[in-house]
Amino acid sequence: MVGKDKADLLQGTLDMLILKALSLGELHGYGIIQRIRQLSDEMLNVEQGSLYPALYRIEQKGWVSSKWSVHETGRDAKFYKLTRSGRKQLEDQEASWDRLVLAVTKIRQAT
Amino acid sequence: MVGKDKADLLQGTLDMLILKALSLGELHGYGIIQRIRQLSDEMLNVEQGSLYPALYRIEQKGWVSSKWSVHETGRDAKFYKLTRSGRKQLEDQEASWDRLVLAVTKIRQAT
DNA sequence: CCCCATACTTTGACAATCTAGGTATGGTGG
DNA sequence: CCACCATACCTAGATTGTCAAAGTATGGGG
Repeated sequence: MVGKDKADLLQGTLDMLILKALSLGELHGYGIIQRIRQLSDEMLNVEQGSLYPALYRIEQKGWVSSKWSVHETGRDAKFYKLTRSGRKQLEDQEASWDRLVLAVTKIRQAT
Repeated sequence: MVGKDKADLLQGTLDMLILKALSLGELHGYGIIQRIRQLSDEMLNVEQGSLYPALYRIEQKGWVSSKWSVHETGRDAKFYKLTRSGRKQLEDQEASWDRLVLAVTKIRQAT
């Protein structure tokens, strides 16, 4: 990932982004990548090699469920959906993120 | 690290915090931990097992320099100081951090 | 004199991401 | 019609950063 003006993903943020992307509606893997890129104004580009293992991990934890369907383009794709526990997880991760950002902000404000 | 209301450090943030701590003045390892904890209002607690390897890494990269001195408490301690390139690095990492926070914010604002 | 906080180091485990490959298919341009 | 590209998924291996848990040593307070 990355490149000039692209931001590196920090370890631990990907799950939150995936869950958030799915909170906007069911989607397949490849689409999640596109949605994240688009919503971040091209600043974040998730690699496939990062996404698919992450999706597997997240499904194992029960935060998403998946099913194969035919995409509108006529191709098969595996659609992921947030579960109730995934929605809860998203809230938790967002809260953690906020706490971290707050803490870092405090430190950066120090003179 | 962590505990109830403590925030987890995300991989990649520690360097920035160390550099920032040192930008406020020369300090030894143990003191860096305390400074970070204090500045973050106890939200961030860096483990020794995280800090010392990080300091070593950072020194190898030339972002800090170190020298043994006698601390005011009468004990020996290794004092670290930001180098010019470390100061530059701090700026870069802060800019990356800002970009990431911005990108994540955009995504989280999506409806 | 014992313990605690300070101060530094090292080891091994672990988790997440990235690089770099691989497969397959539908649509499009030449 | 066929080559190619974008879509769509998967996996292996390497790398990296952090953490847990240990160890050593010392100054000061009770």
